[in-house]
Amino acid sequence: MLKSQQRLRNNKDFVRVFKQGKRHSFSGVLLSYIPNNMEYSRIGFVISKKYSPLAVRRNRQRRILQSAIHPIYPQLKPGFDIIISYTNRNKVLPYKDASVVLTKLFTKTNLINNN
RNA sequence: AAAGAUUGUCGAGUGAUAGCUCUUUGAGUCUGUAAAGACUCUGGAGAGGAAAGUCCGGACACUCUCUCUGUCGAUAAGAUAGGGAAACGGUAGCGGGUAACCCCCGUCUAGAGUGAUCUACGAGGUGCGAGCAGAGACGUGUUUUAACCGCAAGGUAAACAAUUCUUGAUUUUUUCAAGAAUAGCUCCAUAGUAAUAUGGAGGUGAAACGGCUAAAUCCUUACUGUAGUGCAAGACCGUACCCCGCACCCAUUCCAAAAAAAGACCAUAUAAGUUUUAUUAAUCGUAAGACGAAGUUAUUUCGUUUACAAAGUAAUAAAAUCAAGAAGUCUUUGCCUGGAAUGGGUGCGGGGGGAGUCGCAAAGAUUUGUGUGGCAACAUACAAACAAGAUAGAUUAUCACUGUAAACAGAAUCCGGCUUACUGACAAUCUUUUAAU
RNA sequence: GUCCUUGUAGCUCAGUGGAUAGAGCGUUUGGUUGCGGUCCAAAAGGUCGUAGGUUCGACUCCUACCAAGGACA
Repeated sequence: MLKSQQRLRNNKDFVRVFKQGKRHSFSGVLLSYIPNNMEYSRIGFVISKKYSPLAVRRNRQRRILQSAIHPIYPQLKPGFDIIISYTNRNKVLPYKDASVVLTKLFTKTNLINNN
């Protein structure tokens, strides 16, 4: 779990990222991002009710993604608003696959520091 | 010991690594005159029995019909407290519990089971396809078929005028007649708060004293609740930024020669804004192709292009609503510089904006234990216990072990119920059967 | 989160406890025409969302569940 400063916490920001941001997807994980004028990056998670109507499964999937992003976060370039959404219906994405998918996505979009 | 019945409890644990929210016991650093705030380390706490469905009931908050009475007020406007009515509901064998209930407890009646126990129902009226005979038709006899099935013949058409025995009439059944008994009916006694049960008596017993049904669509009665909206209720505050109006100051340009101060009119107007209506526009989205790109090669994803309904959004127009105050005019005082436009700044007023704070988070119809009252639900006394509180939303992720680690499932203002989903285990009480003493 | 609405033929919808559950559009067949449309005539197509219950009798009343949709900042 990231700190509250490092999370997207406002509806306006979500709308801005979805409307104006760039998108990339990989095996059900959709990454949208847009630069912000801040010294750190902020990350939000969206898992829709179409994924599963049960709140427990949605919570668990979100927590897996959050914990997978935690070791990657220090390597990210600062100054971006990022939204990660998962829509694969009723398929649980385990921790190992999630970290692999996320690193792939970040390298593809050049959001990660190569150092 | 086996087979059951009912009720209750629990709803994984341990370790390692990495992390989140709240809190502030302690320590430190920074900002600040101070109050205080921010950060780091440490300590403490952190998801249910159904948190679910949102099906009932309450607390709490705001809004609200008519009428009467009391208090404050001036007799008014209004505020506040209480009673009643209308309308709209709720409950329904009987008795009790509760803040309240479609809830719970006890009990009556009927049925199932050897039994523990389980299941079901519950006031009155109205109503009961039609005709004929008949004292009487929902129901005894008979006809018919409005309705349904069927090609047709024909059949279906809820329940209830009861049951048993003996004798006689006829060869028997059916039917008829006579008699007896039971149920039913009325009254009385006993038990019970009551529903009701038990016992006794009485006449009646082919004439209603009977059946089903409609408060899970009608009417009445009894008891009872004002009603509506739901914490996105509601209260406070209002940052950045934006819009409108007014005053003052500065700059530039133009104009005038009489101005300034106080009060009134101007002003039941009007700006932004809000609400409603109309028009237009673009976006989102949808659909089917075409082209291009990506790619996990899937009936994939993305972009461009073509077409398009409603709602919403934006702009414009109209109507309604809504602040402060200038110029101008008049009156009084009484005598020298002032006014307009554009741009910028400062201040004041009106409005939009959710950055936020509270409601709301440790404490009340609470939970547990013991005593007392009660068959019980529950009440009461004493003692002890009780820090989840987020707001794009914390309460976790990964690995290992524990017999295989597994079910249903995630708090969102808070409580009492009901309903639905569900893994495995344990405990208590009771019943029946078998065996031993 | 709180509060509501709806579910009937392929689509859009009616339906007052007793009808073989209807209407329009669509589909199919036949007729008309040289052919097609229009028109005319007929037919098919329904577990009334699912499961229980009340009732002599349920699309309609009650309860539970399922699905779809809406309002509120």
